[in-house]
Amino acid sequence: MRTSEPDLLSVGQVADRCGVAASAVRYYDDLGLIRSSRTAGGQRRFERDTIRRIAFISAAQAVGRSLQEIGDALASLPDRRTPTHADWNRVATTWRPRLDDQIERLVALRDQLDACIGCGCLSLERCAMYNPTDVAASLGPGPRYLLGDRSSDVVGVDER
Amino acid sequence: MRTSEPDLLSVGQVADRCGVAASAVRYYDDLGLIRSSRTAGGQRRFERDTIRRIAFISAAQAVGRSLQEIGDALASLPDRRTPTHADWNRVATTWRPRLDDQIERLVALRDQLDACIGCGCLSLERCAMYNPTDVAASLGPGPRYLLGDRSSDVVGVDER
DNA sequence: GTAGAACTTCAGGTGGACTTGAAGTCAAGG
DNA sequence: CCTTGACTTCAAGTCCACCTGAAGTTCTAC
Repeated sequence: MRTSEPDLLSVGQVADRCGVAASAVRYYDDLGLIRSSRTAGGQRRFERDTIRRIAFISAAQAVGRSLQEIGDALASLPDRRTPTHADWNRVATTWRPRLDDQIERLVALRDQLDACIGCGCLSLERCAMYNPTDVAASLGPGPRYLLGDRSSDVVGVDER
Repeated sequence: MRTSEPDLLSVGQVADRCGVAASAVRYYDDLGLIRSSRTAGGQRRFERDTIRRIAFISAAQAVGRSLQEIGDALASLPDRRTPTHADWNRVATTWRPRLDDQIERLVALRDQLDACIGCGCLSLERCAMYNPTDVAASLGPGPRYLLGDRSSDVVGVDER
C-alpha cells in the first residue's frame, strides 16, 4: 500500500499521479524521456518533477507530437537539477509557434471545407483538400500520410 | 504507359492524381471507403469522383480522424451516382462542429501552456497539463493516450 | 518474520494504416 | 503476336506507443 508521499516516487505512484499506466512510465524511462534512480533492490525511483515532465509528455502527445519530438524538447531541460521556471519557459516558448501553426492550419482547413466542399468546387490548384501536403505536417507524425507533392500532376482538370 | 485520361481510372492513375500510394488506394477500396468496378480481366476501375473522396480521406486523416470515422462520414454519400454539392455539403456540415471543437481545444491548450508552464505553476486542479483528459479527445484516435481521469488523486499538492 | 502488494525484466502481442514481395495476369503499343 | 508496364491477390512485414503475462524479487505494514 502506498501511504505517505516521500521525496522519491515509485513507478506506481508516478503512474497514479499522472494518469498513465505504469508500463508507460517504464517505457518513458527506457526511452530516456524521464530519469530515474534505483533503490538497492533495483526498483526505480523518480524525483517529483518527473510528474511535470510526464504531464508535458501527455499534453504534447495529445496534440500529435511523437515521443521522439517530445524527447528532443525535454532534452533542453537540466538533467541534474529540478527544472526552474526559466527552464520550462524555454520549452514552452519553443513549442508555442508550433501550436500556433497547427491552429492556423486547422482553421484554414475548416474554412476551406466550408468554401470548398461546401460549394463543391474542389478546383485543384486552389483547394486545400486537393493539395494537402502543407496540412499533413500540421499534426506531426501520426499516421503516415504519404502525401507526396504531386502539384505537377495537378493541371486544372474539372473533376465534376 | 498511361496516356489519355478516360472516364474510368486505374489504381495507378488514381494514386498519382491523389498523391497516395497505389497500395493505399487498394486498401481504401478493400475497406469500402471508395468504390470500384472491374474490367473483364479483373482490374479495378474508378469513377473520377473517387479522386475527391480520396482528397477528403487525406485531409481528414491529416487532422487525426481514423479511417473508420472517415468511412462513416463517407457512407452518407450516394453509392450509385456522383455526389452532388448537397451531398458533400452534408458531410462538411457534420464535420464542421468537430473541427471547431478541435480548434477550440488547441487554442485552450496553447493558452494554458502560456499561462501555466510559462509561469511554472502547474497547480494541479487548474492545470490543463495535469488534467489533459479533455484534450486527449481533441485529435481523435491517434496514439492511445491512456489518460484515465484521476482527478480524485489530484489533491492540491505542491509539486515544487 | 511473513503476507501480499508492488515492483523487476523479458518476450511477445495489439491496432491502425499501410508497405513489400512473390507469383502470376492483363492491357496496349509496335 | 509479343513485350513491357501496370495490374491482380495474398501473406507477411513495419512502425509507433505502448500492453500483457510470466516468472521472479523487493518493500512495507503488521
